[in-house]
Amino acid sequence: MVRSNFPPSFLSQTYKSSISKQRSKAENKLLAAKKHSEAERRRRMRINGQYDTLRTILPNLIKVSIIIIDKKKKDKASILVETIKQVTELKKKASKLEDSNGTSKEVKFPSGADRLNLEKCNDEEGLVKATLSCEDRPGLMSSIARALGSMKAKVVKVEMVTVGGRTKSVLWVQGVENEGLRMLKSTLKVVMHKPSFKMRFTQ
Amino acid sequence: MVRSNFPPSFLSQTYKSSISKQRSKAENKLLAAKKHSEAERRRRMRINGQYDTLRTILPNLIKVSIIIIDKKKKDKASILVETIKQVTELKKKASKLEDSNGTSKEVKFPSGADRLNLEKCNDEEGLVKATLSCEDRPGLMSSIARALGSMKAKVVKVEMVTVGGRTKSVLWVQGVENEGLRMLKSTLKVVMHKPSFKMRFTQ
DNA sequence: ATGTACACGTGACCC
DNA sequence: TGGGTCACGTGTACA
Repeated sequence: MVRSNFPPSFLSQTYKSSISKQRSKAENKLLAAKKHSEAERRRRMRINGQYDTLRTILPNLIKVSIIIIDKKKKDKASILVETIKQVTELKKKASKLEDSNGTSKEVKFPSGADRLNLEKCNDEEGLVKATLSCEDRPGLMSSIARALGSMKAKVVKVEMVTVGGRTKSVLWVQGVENEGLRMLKSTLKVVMHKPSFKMRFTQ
Repeated sequence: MVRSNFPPSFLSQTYKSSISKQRSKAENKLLAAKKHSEAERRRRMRINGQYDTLRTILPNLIKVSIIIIDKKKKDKASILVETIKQVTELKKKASKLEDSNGTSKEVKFPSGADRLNLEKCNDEEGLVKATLSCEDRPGLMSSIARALGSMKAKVVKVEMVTVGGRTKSVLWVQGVENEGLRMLKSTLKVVMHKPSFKMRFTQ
């Protein structure tokens, strides 16, 4: 360093700092610039990485020729517009499917063990969803229907699936209150296990 | 133009072109640069426009403060990652819903007019899908069940929805052949329109 | 002061 | 050759 040749006392503090500032200004600037450009480069890489995954996720963004698999990367803007299209499409599709089948997506398959479950639907007052899995038999559905008809309950919706000799039924019942709920449950329980010829209700 | 002062023949074609090249080089460069930068600017705007629509489409990308609706635009990279997440999520959701509800997505609402339609399911042999819309009444479900029970038909799956005093039922019936199909149809037709107390089958 | 994010113009590359 | 896209470094603003 050239400056060290001068006696320290010769230079005022302010002058020294001024010199040091002067001296470091150039290299500081350069260093800062380097840091800056590197940071920017990292940012760019981050973004471009996302573009790449987006490319892989979305269909028909990677053009595949017949012979050569040439991953002709598409335009960034095109990627975005394609993405937007896909998102809106999927959203529409999902919501459509979701409300077209209502709660029906939960209706899976009959349980191996006999089950009976009642639960209130929180989205509508006085609506109860009854799920029951049991052995299938001729007239089961009829029995259930008659049992429900004997009560003031009104069946609004029902889904039932039979597979491998067992059935799972899901009934949405309207107009059952606290006492009626217990009654409904016991009634269904009886229906589930008694042979149909024992059920003789009049409607 | 200065060049027009010289007699045309005085300047060789190559020299002329050289001069013109020389002269236009500076301004040509500038003009080209301007064009270039403008084009680049347009490109940037296009991309950013897509980012904006992406922002509006995706939820929770526009932060809303309690008092002020400050549309703090999120980081580009974050937009992309959020988009990617959404896309994958929606895709999973859509496909899951799609194969979970099988044919159930077709079950809409009861028709205003009474309808009865039978059709064979092409995906499984001997499986018939019966769709009927009619006035709702107590015991309708029971009647249908008994009517089907009186035949050799086996109900594999049923979906029913009641709204506004009308019901639509879709029954998947197994084990009905050509003759049985007509019988099934007429039976259901009867069930649809006759009051329940007229149906007195034994199972 | 330090980092982070964006827009800009420019050189390079490819149809 | 020009029109399009990209990566890069830089200037600038905001926290």
